[in-house]
This record gives sequence, structure tokens and C-alpha cells, in this order.
Amino acid sequence: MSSNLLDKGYEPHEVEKRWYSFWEEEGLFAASENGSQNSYSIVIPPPNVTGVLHMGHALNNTMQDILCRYKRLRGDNVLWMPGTDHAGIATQNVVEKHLAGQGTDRHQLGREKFIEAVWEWRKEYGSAIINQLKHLGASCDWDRERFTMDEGLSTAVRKVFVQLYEEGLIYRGNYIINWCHRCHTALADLEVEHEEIDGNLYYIRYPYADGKDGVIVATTRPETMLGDTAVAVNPDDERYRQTGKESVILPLMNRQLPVIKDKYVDMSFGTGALKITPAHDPNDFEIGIRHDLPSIKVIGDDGMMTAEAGKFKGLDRFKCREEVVKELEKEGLLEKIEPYKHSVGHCYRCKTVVEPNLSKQWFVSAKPLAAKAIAAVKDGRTRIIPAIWENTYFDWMNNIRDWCISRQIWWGHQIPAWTCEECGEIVVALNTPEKCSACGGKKLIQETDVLDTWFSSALWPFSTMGWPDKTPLLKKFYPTDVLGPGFDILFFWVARMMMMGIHFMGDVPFKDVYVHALVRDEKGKKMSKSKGNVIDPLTIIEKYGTDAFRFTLAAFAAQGRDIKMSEKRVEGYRHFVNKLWNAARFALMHIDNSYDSIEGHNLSLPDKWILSRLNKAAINASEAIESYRFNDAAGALYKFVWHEFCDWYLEAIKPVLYGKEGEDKRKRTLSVLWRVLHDTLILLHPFIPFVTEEIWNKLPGTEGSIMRAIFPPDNSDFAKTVRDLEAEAKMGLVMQVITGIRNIRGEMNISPSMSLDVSIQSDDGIIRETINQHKDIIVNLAGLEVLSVESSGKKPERVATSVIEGATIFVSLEGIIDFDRETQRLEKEINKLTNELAPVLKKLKNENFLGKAPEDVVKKVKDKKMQLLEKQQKLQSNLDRIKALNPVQGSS
RNA sequence: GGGCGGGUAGCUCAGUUGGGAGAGCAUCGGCCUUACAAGCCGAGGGUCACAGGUUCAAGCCCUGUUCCGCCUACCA
Repeated sequence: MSSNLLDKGYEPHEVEKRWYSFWEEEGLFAASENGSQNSYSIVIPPPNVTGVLHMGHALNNTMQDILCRYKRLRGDNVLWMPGTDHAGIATQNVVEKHLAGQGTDRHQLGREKFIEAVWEWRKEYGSAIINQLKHLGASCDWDRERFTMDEGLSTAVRKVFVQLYEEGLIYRGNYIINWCHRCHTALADLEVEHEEIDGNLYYIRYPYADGKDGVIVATTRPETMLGDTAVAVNPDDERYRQTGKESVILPLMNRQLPVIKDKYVDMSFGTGALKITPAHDPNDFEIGIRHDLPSIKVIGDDGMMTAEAGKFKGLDRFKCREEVVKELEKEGLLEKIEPYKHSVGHCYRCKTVVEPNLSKQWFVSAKPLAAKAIAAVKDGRTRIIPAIWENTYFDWMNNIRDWCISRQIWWGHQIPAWTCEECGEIVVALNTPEKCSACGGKKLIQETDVLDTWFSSALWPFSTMGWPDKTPLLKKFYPTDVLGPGFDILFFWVARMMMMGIHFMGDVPFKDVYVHALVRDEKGKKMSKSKGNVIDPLTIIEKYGTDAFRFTLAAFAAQGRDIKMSEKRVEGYRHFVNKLWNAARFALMHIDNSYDSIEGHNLSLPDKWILSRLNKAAINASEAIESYRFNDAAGALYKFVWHEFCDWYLEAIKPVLYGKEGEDKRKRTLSVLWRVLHDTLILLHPFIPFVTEEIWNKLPGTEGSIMRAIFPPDNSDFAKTVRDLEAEAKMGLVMQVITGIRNIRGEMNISPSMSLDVSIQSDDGIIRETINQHKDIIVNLAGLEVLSVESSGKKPERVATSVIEGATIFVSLEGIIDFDRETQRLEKEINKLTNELAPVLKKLKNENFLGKAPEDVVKKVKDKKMQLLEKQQKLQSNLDRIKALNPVQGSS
């Protein structure tokens, strides 16, 4: 089953498996802690340990792998740090489901046993995503793989928590937070997804204390009224000035509520009166503090109504809403119900509607940290690419609110804080304290909450390298060179790494942030399980091979634009991989051991040309990769390989390879062919690592893995590589002649098997000489019997004509005459030229253009005019002659 | 409500200081030419969303309109 040079098509699977193991075994992904080369580092955005590889991972890690492999080939000492995230809530959910399948739950197990169960689960399933990354070809330094819950990283987490607490940047307090009843935990603002839904706006009448009419308030959540402790109006609102309007009766609960005055209330909305529920609404909470109102928590942490809800106690919050509405209706206090679109928060993990809830939580004071993170981007220590994301970053950072970091779940880093049972003192420490630091009491109870998962991932760039120890790794590889996140985690992760990195390391965590786009389905819709439009990268890899898939991702990764993925596209790039395979197959049929250095040899025109184009492709590709324009890099290489190397060079050298021009020339050409294939493989390797390695190993004169190659060999700047512009111009002429002849053949429907007689006329001696010198190439590629070159003179008869710059090509139609067709063809050409000429002539008649445009632009346009006119005139005179020869032939 | 991105060939998209509208796929015509039919050679196809403006010159810069998508937000 091994891929053999005799195989006509490339079979990726066996090749991929074989080479990936080889790379790992040879330690080719390993970074050196004491290498003297330039170091380059990337930390992987750690996928959730519960994750399966999706398109986002695939894109993201392909880009990183391209960068890492590219840098290695340039001679750098590369560290790509891999690992996974413990993903607190997500993992706990998964394991809970797992347990449910076994007929138990975490409460039956208890905390300690449950955490054991999670570790067990991780041992069994946790490396799935890692294996999938390997299928993708990711060249991570796997020996250094980390996990956000491993011992070292946990130490880092505690160290950071303690220091921030001591610096006063972590505090604990009673605030309104977002509460998910299903996950039974607080959520940070970021973890709430807002979604517009069709709801109702309920207008409820709160009678005045004296029993008269009353105030009408509006709410989308009537059940929260049970916890109201005031009604607020704007102090400027005339409607609520009279006496007797100082307080109202809360329906259903029969509590008396004060009518307070607060500028927050918008007089123009509804009746200008706002019910205040400090325990279940963030604004109401603020107002409550201002007016010293009590908070009554009527919705419990389980989503059921509390005892404070009176007779509604124990009802589910949504059921309670129905009941409250029913009751109000019965009492005639429900004025009206209006359909109302509003955005409702959902838990980003389980999509449950979250409830603003009053609760005691831990917070990171974000403003001081954010200030430094803003500055670092402003002064360019960290670049965000594409720059369009900078504004988004600044916006968020400037409006940052304190970060709620405590979670009421079990799986995660337990907060290193202890409460003294005797004096109530809170002790925060790296390790379990022996006694209370205030009273010396020995009964210390550890905080049961764990930290937000993002708290540990915020430390990822330095915690993975051994911090808080001063390791050689940190010294060599921090700050990292680039980070490659999706924009969806710009705030969750990138912003927080910036804050933590700068605060604890004194330097930014990465120099560049390359924010990649979203991979969508072929219709541009976001992929999601519920829509059923998810394309599984592993299926794609299975079907088309990793290389084809990677190249597709790269080819479509235009900055700032989402990628629409479809199988058809991958199929297209599989053709490219196959094309390379076959080109190599062809080359290797001839190369055997006949290659040599190309230095000092007298090379043919196609040889010089292809080497120059190779240099151009190398420059384009490397510049594009360095500036994260992966699509440009892929495009440049694609075009070079297919349309220059295969379509022209390989075709041009065939007669030489088949020995028609002697052994010396054959050997020289083989040496060039070897060189071009050799370098092309290296250039392509970052994109399509497997097939290039496979071919590399079949190429004589290479030793070991392509991953050990360095290119350019002297590690110099690509831009310094020399191009041979003269060869490019000459070959360009030859190609134009060939295309001109082929065009006639195609248009006139002349069979490719029919050899043609062609004569070319030119006044330009250099053109004549060039064509004469490379006659053999033209004869070969255009399928000619005879090619003659002369200076302009008598025009041949019975010919089809094609005009290129400086020369006219005549294809003899003797014996294959179809003058009708040629007449039509020439008329069409002439017509086209007239259209092209129109704007040019118009410009040159414009005095303003001639006067104001720069000289070189004017000259360009004038040249263009001359060129078009000349071409048109030549075609016209040939058309005239054909018509004169065949007067009876009209246009059919 | 605020902000951002996009509208270029039938489809998917490039188009980097304003100066000749491009690619891939699809379509049409011709080829089994000894690396590749997953291929080769050739052809057709666009009022650059709409309307103004700046400029000698606009796909590109400015203003407005419209459609699509996304992010963000504590108007009940």
C-alpha cells in the first residue's frame, strides 16, 4: 500500500501516518532550551479537554503550523507549546452526563470522589483532541504538553491569586451577578450570550397606599415583582409630585413600597415609573444602594421561588411568572400585556436563561490591569492583526468591568482562601494555612468555589513555561512571537493574557496577535450542531487527505474575511496536491543520479526563466507568510507550481530530457530540474507537509527529513535572491508567440495533431534573434512543422494572423483553409481592440490629463495607444487581404 | 441604541500608497500529446449594490441611501 512513484495518484493516508510518527520519533518538533539560533515561539490556544476538533481548531492550528514549519525551515529554534484547558463548566457538564448514564450523580459521589471521576474521565478521553491535532499535522513540541490543572500550572494559579489579593486587586463581595440555574454557578458578563427573543411587556398597577388608582409599572419579568422594594420615578416628573403618591402597595404581597426619586428613570418610557427589585436586576441593585433599599431574593439558586415569594414558594421561576400574571388578572391589576422584543441572557455553556442574582463572589479589579494592557497595544509592543480588531480591543478594555472569577462548581482550581470559624477572618495563602493569621484559631474552612477557567488560561503563555520558577524556557521563549486566536476569544482569553502577562512578567505575552476569521458553511452560515451544517475536519481529512485540507484553509484565509468551507473546495486543492505528486513523479523518472550543481553552467532560457520565477515565488510566499497573508502565500506557490513549473517548464524541457539535444544539455537541465523541485518542496512544506516529505525522500541527494532543510541555504533574506529579468522577458516573448499560435489553432478548430507552418515577421532584430534562438521550443510547444523568421516584407497569403508586440505571426492555412472563420476571428479581434482603444484615446484628448497627470503615466498611455493601434492596423490589413482573396465569402 | 465588516464574472472570492478589472470553480469548444482526464489547449462572461462628491483620473478617497452579516449594550 505504500505510495510508489509508479502510482499515478497520490494516496495520502498511509503517507501521513508514516511521516508523522517519524517526525515525532526523530524529535523534529522539539525546541531547544539552549540553541543559539534565533528563537521563535507560539503557545497553542489550549482546546478544551472535552473538545473534538472542529473547523475553528483546524484553521487556527494550520496557520500556527505553517508559521512554525516555515520558521524552522528558515533556521529558527521553534517552540510550539501545546496543551489543553480543563474547561471547568464544560467538563463538569460532560462528566455529569457520563455519571447520569451510570445511574449516579455528583451529589451522591461527593466532591472528592467526583473530582476523581473527572480525572478518570480525562485519562480515558482527554487526549482525543490531541490526537486529532496530530492528524492535522500539527508540529507541537508534544513532550512539553501542559494541562491547566496540572501541578505546575496550579501552583502558578495560586501564586497569582495570592499576589493579586495582597495587592488589593482581588476582592470579595455581594453583588448582582449572572446566575445559571442549570450549571448552578455564577457567570462572568462575558459568559452571557444575549439573544433577541419575543417576550411580553406586562403593565401592572401598584395601587397607592391610600387605595386609590395607583402607579403603573412595566416589566418583562413579572415574577420579580415579588421581590420589589420600591417604585422609582424621575425627580423631574410632574406626574408623581402630589401628596398621597409617596408610597404604593405591592400587589399579591401586600407590602408597602416607597416611591423614590432617581434620575436613572426615563420619564418617556411607559408611565415613567419603574419597579425596583434590587436582588434581581443590576440597575435596581445600584438604585437600591443609592437609596438604601432592602434586597429580597425571591428566586433561589436552583431557579425555584424562595420562601420570600410567599405562596409562590417552590414554583419554578417560569411557572411562577404564569401564576403571578393569573393572580394579577384576577385582582384586576394587570393593565395590559404587549408583545415585546428584548434581549435575554443565556448561559454560554448550556443556553439556559440566566438570572441576575444577588450573591457573594470573588472579583478581579480589572481597570488597573486593563490600563497597562491598553498601553501595550497603543505603543505597538503587541500588534493586533488585522488592525481592525484593535478598536474592538480598546473599546472593551476601556469599558471593562470587574471580572467575577468565582464559580460554584467543583471542577477547577479551588480558591486558596480560608475562613476562620472563630473570628471570621479570611486567610488567603499559597498553601493550606495551619492557623488563622488574626486570632490563631485552627478551624479554617476553605472556600468551596473554584476559579473561572479563564483565570488559569490567562496565565498560559508563562505558566506553561515553568513560571513562577525562572526557567531557561521562559528566558528563551517569553514573550512569544505570535498568538493565533479566533476573534470569539479576543476578550475571554487574549485580553486577559495581556493583563496578566504584563502584570506578572513585566512584558507582553506576545508580540503579534493574528486574529483569524470564522469558518462557516458553504452558504456562509455559522456552523452549529443544531443547524446540522457542521463539516467535520476529520471527515474531510479522511476523504481528501490532510495536505489538501490544509492548503484549502490557507488558500482561503484572507485577512478579516470569514471562510466559507465546502467539500468541493477541498477537492479542488486535492487536485493541486496530486499535480505536484505527478510533476515530481515525472521529474524523478529522469533525474536518477544525473543532477549536479547548477553553478557556472551555461543554462538554457527555460532554465534561467524557471529559476528566476522560483525566486520570485519564494520572495512572494515568504513575505506573505511573514505578514500573515496565508492566502497570498498559498496563491503564489499554487500559481508557480501549476502554471509556471508544470505548464511551461516541464513541457519545454521534455525534448531535452528525452535526449534529443545531447547528453550534456540533458544533464544540465536535470540539475536545474532537481534544484527547482528541491526548493519548491521546501517552500511548500509548511502548507502541505506530508506529500512534500514523501517526495523529498524519493529525491536523490536529500538526506533525512525535509524538516531539517534550511532555505535559502545561507539563511539569507529572500529579497536578496537574484532575478533574471532578461530571461523573464525573453521567455515571455517565446510564450507569447506560442500562445498566439495556440490561439489560432483553438479558434480555428485545427486538430492538435496537425503540424503547422508558421512564419513570423518583425522589424526588431532582437526579437528576431530571440525567436530564432529558441525556435525549437516554439516548434515543440506550438506543434509546428516549419517556423521561419524574417523582417517585415511581403505578407504571406492564405494565412491566419496573430499580432503580438513587435511581431506578427502568420499561420499557414494552406490545405486547411477556412477563411470564413478567419474573417470572423479577425473582425472580433479588431472590434475588441477598438473597445480597448476608446478610453485611451479619450484620455489623450483631454488637455487636463496631459497637463496634470505625471509624465510616466502619460507616457504609459501613449505607448498603450501606439501598441493597440499598431496591432489593430496589422490585423486590419490582413483582414483586407483575406477579403480581397475571397470576395465571395461574406460573413456567414 | 452604539460599533464594525461586506455587496466585484453564474458561484466563491482576490484586488496593499487612486493611473491597464483578476483568479479558482462552473459553462462552451477542441484534445486519451508517452507525469497527471484529479489532466492538456483554447474561448465566452462584469454599469465593481445605488446616488452624489473630490480628482486630469475612483472598485479604491468623502457624503448619503439600501441590502446582508457580525460584535456590543443595564431602557424597565
